[in-house]
Amino acid sequence: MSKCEQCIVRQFSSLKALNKEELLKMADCKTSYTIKKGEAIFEEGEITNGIYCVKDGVCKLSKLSDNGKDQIVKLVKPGELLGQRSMISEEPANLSAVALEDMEVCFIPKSEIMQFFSENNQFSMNVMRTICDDLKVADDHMVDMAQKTVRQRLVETLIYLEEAFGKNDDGSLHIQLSREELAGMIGTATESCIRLLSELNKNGYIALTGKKITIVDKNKLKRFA
Amino acid sequence: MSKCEQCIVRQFSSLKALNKEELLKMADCKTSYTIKKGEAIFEEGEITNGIYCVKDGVCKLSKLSDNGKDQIVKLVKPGELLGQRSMISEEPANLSAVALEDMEVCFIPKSEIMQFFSENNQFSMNVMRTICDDLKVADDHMVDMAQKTVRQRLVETLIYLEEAFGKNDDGSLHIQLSREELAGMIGTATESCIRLLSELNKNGYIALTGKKITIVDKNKLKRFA
DNA sequence: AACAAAATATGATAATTGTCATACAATTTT
DNA sequence: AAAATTGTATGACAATTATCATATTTTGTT
Repeated sequence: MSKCEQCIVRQFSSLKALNKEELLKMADCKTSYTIKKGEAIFEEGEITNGIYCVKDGVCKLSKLSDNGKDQIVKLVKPGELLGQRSMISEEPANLSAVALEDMEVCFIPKSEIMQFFSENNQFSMNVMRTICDDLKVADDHMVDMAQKTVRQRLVETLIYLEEAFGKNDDGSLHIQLSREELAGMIGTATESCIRLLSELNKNGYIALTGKKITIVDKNKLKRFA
Repeated sequence: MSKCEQCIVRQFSSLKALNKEELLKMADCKTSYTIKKGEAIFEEGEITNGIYCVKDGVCKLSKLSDNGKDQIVKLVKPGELLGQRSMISEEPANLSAVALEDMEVCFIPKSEIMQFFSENNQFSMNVMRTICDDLKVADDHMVDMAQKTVRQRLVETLIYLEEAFGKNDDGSLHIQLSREELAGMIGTATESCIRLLSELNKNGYIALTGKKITIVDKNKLKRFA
């Protein structure tokens, strides 16, 4: 069992407020999991009874809409926590968490977290602040969905993906999303997404090589949207 | 200066966790305001340095999008708090709060709230839970904006307005929204909103009398969407 | 390597939604 | 009360986006 004290990603999450003693306690009760690309960490409606800390790999948080399409609400990176919201609200998960790459995550049971809440005020404030940030992002995202065109959302999503997840050596987006998943982030039909990518490609703002997407000129792309 | 101890709406907010001593302290440092219909409590980008507790009246939280349209993110009722998110994130307000009716609100300075946070764990948990609920609603709302048609969103909004804010004696929606505001909730053009209302009216699902909207058959309306 | 399955791409078309113009009604101001 | 302003309604049209059909390419499997 690896030690939480030595875990690097801890520094990037709300967990950084925990002291040595608390980290030792956490190391004792946590469970580590390996999740293969495409597998779910939890599904919408499941009762999770704790939170997950992402140690490695990226996952999508998505919700199945009535029309049968899966809307991606958020991408979660190493260092971030999963499932805090439902744990605090004492509800089943509102979103499904599915790995976009092979992942390593640690599960920390609810009882443990609740104790940290009551004993470590800084930790509570950190978690609260994270959720507040999520809320702001969600509100903004909602406004974008309601007010922007699909093309604008696509362009902004591509730029976000490059800035948040970086580029490969060849300059292409490091994060691997299928066209269907990209459409699910933007909130559009897969065909519409593909069509708009083609258009951006023909206009020279991006380059498509197989499923790889490269942003050729970020500023032009921004202005074009 | 009125006493917080005797304020009814306190029971409906996170503030219900405060003890008598804390309520007395709060009564001392709070400021009461009367806000006329149409006036702003705070605007997007403003630094608020505290939170507002809505004692009476309803307001809209909205954000101006790049396309010049105002998207309504949430309606806030008596008992709810305003401005917690920006206070906790230590950021300027992300949304504007504008009164839809004459309102009474109380302002509680940040220093006071932060002290409650550090001394009253139940209060912290209450606030956290409220924000978590807001986050869930925001996520779901985002999915709706991305995946549902304008007609579906209009129908669901009308039903929400009836269920959340009730009906007048004549059966019409109690909450008064202009067509433009209703369009701003749904995320559509004002004309589209009006057109769809006309259609629902012609089909007999709703009745329009001046600016008043009456839901004639909620179940049929739901199914029609 | 050959095949099957899945993902990507594109065309044709329909449905949805937005925009602009204009009319009409309600409200406010003078 | 008349005029001006604002809000609501509707038509005509354009733009956007979805859907269905069908290639084409890529990926995975035998």
